[in-house]
Amino acid sequence: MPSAPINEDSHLYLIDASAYIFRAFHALPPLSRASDGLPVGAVAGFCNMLWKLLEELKGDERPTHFACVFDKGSYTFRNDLYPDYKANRDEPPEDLRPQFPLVREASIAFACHALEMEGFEADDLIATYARQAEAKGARVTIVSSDKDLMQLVTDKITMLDTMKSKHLGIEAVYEKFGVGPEKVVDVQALAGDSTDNVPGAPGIGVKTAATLLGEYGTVEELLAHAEEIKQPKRRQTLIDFADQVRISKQLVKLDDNVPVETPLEDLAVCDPDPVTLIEFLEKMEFRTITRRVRETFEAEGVLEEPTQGEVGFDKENYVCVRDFKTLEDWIARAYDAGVIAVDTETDSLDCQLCNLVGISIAVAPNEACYIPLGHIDPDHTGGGDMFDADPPRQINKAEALKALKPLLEDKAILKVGQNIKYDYTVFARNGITLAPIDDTMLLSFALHAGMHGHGMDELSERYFHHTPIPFKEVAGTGQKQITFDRVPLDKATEYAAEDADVTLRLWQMFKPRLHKERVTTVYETLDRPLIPVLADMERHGIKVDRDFLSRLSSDFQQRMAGLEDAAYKAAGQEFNMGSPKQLGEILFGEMDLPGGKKTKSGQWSTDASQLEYLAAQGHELPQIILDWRTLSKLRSTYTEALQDAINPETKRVHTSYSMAGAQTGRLSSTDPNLQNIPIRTEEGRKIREAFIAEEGNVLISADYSQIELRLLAHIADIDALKNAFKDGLDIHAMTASEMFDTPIEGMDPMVRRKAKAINFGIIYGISAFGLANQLGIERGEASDYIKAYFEKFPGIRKYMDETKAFAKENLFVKTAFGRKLHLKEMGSKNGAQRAFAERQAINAPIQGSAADIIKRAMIAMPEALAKKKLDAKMLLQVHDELIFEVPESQAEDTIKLVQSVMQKAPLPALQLSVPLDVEAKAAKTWAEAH
DNA sequence: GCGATCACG
DNA sequence: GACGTACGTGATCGCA
Repeated sequence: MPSAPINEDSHLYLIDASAYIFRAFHALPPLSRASDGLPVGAVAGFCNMLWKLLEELKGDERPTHFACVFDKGSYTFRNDLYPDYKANRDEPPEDLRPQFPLVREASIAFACHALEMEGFEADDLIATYARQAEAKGARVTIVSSDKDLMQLVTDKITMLDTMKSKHLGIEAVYEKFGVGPEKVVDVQALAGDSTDNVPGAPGIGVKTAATLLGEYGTVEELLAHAEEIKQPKRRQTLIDFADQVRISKQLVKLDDNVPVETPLEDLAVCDPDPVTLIEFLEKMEFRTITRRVRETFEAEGVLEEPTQGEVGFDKENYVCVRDFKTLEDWIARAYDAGVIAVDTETDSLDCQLCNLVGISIAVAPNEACYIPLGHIDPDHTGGGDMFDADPPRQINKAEALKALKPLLEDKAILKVGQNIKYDYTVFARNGITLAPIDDTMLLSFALHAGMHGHGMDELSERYFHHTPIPFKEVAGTGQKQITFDRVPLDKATEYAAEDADVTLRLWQMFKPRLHKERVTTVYETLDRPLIPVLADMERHGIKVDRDFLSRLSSDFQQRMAGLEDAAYKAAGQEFNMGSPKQLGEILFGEMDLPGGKKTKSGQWSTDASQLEYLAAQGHELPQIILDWRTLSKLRSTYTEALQDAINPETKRVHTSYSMAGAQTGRLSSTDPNLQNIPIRTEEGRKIREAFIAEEGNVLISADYSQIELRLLAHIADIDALKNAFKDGLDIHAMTASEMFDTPIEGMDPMVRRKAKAINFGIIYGISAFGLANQLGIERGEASDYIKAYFEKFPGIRKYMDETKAFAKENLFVKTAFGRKLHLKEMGSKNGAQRAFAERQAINAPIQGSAADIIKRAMIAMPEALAKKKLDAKMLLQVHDELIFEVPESQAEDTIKLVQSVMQKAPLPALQLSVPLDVEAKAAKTWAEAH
């Protein structure tokens, strides 16, 4: 959630959304969605209003903070004061009711914060935020024409009636009420309000009220002097209805002190995401506004325009291939095309377990087919009873694969896929080595990292304005979801052939752009060649000792039970130890412990730093919770989950690496994540003992030592650091020695620790706050350290300034091997967003270059091992570490080779001015090898 | 589906 | 002078 400070330069816009909806519903002609008749008139009005407003506000008037405010529930504190408050209101009309949630959806699609709070009207929230902003000197515009809000108007706070395009200030208030904003509530208290059922004093209207207040100032004063009033009728009314007037004043007076949950700063404006917004508008079937919004985004260059001469999608053209003759036709067409898109359909997301269900192939836009191979009851005649089904009328899987294999392995035919590592693995498990290949997901990643996601649906939407059939539309969702082998063939064909079609079109669009964007080398030498390497690692998997994990799990379980008893005793009650909410209430509510800190959602923070603070003061419960949490984490995430991850067929654990997940070009690991296996604590390290080598083999772990700091030394060209690495010095001690002017010999470990934190901080785009947090010191002290560091290493500051300047100018940064990360927020007006982008700009080239280097090592590794006739298999990558499994007799030779390949990985593309050091060790378990 | 928490580099 | 912040990830849990 973006956040920005509020000051004199800020301008907050608050949209009175609930009032708008009612007004739009009655003022605008009814409108219903063409496809299903859902009434959407008020939603359309709301979207139009919001869009027009946002367009008008571009340029100097651009708000810095923006929110839509809604009523929630119908019961507020005013009903306690006066049960008849708003009692005259009818239920909202039938046609309006379904539109409320849609309007909330709309405001989210427009990236507007939607605010609401039980027990308060939208007006109270508006009052609270408006006053808060005003107190900080900001300007406020309330978008509403509701006269009840006029009491808020000041020289800083104005109102905007969008339907009449009128700005309302203090003058308008005088016009309407005959008094200034500060007396509006008094007028309303006397005159009453029939729409809200505020009684007021009978017979007194706005005019009279204004006259009376001109004389007496306030309602209280007036009532106190009611006896003096000359007109007998008016005098009597005021005496008789004094209490009613007092209550009325309370009813109309807005509460500007609501305990709001979202801090004002968090209402910072945020540009709507073009794709999300257009998706919503299309779903609503708002033709005109969708077109207008799209044209604006295209003109601004944030949404891709459709290429000229593009062919529309026509799924009628897709073919279901169910006989061998037709299959041969398609194979011939594929050879003619030279480039084809391929997609496999399976019965599971896990490519190590799944069965091949069908294959789709596209040879040109709209020219695509689906070849069902493993569908149950393809004619959908069995009514769910497989025994009654007709014999499946689909080509025999083995025969089809035999016919396809030459095509799929033909050097002259390029096979394009979206996330093709998945399909590569499926084919590999069916005896086919897919080659040569291209991956549209990775093409998009090389071209657009940081600009948008790289999933097929998103890319199709963004580049073709075409929404592919959602998977859940063919397979259903939740409990009722079916596997793809049960999808009827007509639907399966539409879905699968379309995926191949879209993929081919994406390839046609992206491939020529590589060169223009100067990312050809990144894609061709780092990403594409890594696909088969990773696929092989994933498929090989790593052996895990299930019994060992199971024993560890029971041990943890027993100790957790003990801690639970102790915790209940300390707390004086039973509670759910896994619930931060319950824990917070006990610690800071009932036990009233000190130092309670907020979280974003307003709950007590109970994270480790808070609990450690309390434990240090000698409180018992926090320490118990800390210990319990450690065990609970280890058990649920590791000892239990890892057992479940063992593949029943291979008896090994197969992770899946994502190549387009991390913005910097790092890999990430999922299902299970094997890149975050514990090591930092004694307890957690035990889990690594469960990762073992096959009988007669050992595991080898080889890791780059300090690779990111070495890259910093190289990229920023710092002689002192480079020499330290060349001389094999302890880099943190060396930094400390320079900064604090003390000898390395006999150095206080605390001093070295500080220097180490600073070294890491530099890589992260340092701030005094972050460093202070890390070291548990005052911000001033941290600030002094940073100053001392930059004085000793002025080259680092120069590098940081230059990198930020480059990023600001180009809106991207590059790694040493040319990988780009786009940072569109570098130009953001929002200070916090921009600062974040600046830190990314510092960090990404370093983290990304390290990722490039280990990728190069991984790509070179299989061939280097084969050349030395070593049987080592690369199993895992953990950012700066590679894990291998190798026959015990080859361990020594493998270590030497692996070290050499890793050290030389940057060559010949890049000659680093610092040496790369690789530490490697062989052992029976990962715990010992590391 | 999301926030809080915590595991790793 | 005030503001909000360390960089990059994924899994699990409680809770709405």
